[in-house]
Amino acid sequence: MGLVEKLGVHLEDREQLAPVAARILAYIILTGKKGSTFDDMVTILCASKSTISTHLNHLKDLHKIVYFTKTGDRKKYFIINRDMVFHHIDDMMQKWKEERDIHLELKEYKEKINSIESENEKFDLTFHDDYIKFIDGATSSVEELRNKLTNNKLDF
Amino acid sequence: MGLVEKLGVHLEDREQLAPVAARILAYIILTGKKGSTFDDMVTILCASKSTISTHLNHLKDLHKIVYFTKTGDRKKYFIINRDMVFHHIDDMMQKWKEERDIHLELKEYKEKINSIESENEKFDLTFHDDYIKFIDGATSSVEELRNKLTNNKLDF
DNA sequence: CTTTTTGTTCGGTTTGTTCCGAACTAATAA
DNA sequence: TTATTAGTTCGGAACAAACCGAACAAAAAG
Repeated sequence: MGLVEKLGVHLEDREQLAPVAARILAYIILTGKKGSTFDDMVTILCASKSTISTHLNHLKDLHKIVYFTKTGDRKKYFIINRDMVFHHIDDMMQKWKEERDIHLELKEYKEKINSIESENEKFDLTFHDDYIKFIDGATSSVEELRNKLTNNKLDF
Repeated sequence: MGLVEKLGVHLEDREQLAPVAARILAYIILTGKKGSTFDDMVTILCASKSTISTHLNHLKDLHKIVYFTKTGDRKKYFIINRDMVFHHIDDMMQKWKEERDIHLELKEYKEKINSIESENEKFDLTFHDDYIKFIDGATSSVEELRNKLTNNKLDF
């Protein structure tokens, strides 16, 4: 399926995954509710058992996928974690928070240097102010959206 | 300077740069208006001329840095591109747009499958709807901030 | 108890990235 | 003209990531 490859390439870049890991996730997404098994992926993705095993566990550790089981069936049926959107949003906000902290530290350092530097070589701090303002705005708007999505989710 | 290393590690992850490329950018950021020269970086970052040359050109291609010159001086003085914030925002919006397109394509595919699939194994499309709603909201709020920053910039 | 199913773990190969040194270029200086 | 400055380009070494196969484990089936 070409869509697995296309989505795979996208996920490889977006989620920073190894090629096969990205294809696994793509395949699981496109298989949906009925779930994908270990063997399905070995055959369909043409990868070794060890590769599938490793990446499947990795994706599980990252909370990207979960699995369900069937009584009297030893197979695991992998499906995407429905909270992935929220994890994605939370990761994004965490990164923004880290970036904000770095900018604050840089600004602090530059202010210290500025106090002993000649006038025309002083650091321009508006850069950091702009950036922090941008992050604050982006964070709050995304957080608002997160809440909105949480409420929608409770509805059904 | 420890801050170069700390910022370097951050940029390595954030901007997807090679270790030395990230340190170059960090050093240029922390040097500020007076600019950093090729030789400065070779000595201070303890890297070979070839490495510095390659990464410097790469960073220039990515529009992360620019340089100014001084009359009667062959050296180039590298400083960060003041439009970096805007490039960053634009890249972010571009990525969101791509993601949005992928979700639309997935939704289309799933709708086609749903029309021939048994009731209890139909794809749940709310996932994509939520995601698209999230991206639309995030995009518009970030775009708003971009405009606000543009106006601030014109003020000074 | 042996075989099959459903995986996991380990060692090694392949592939790709990052960096360096040496040789080169183009411009200025002596 | 020769030397120095300020870089670029190329080939390869060193390292890291991704993947595979073979051997192993644990549970169920025969």
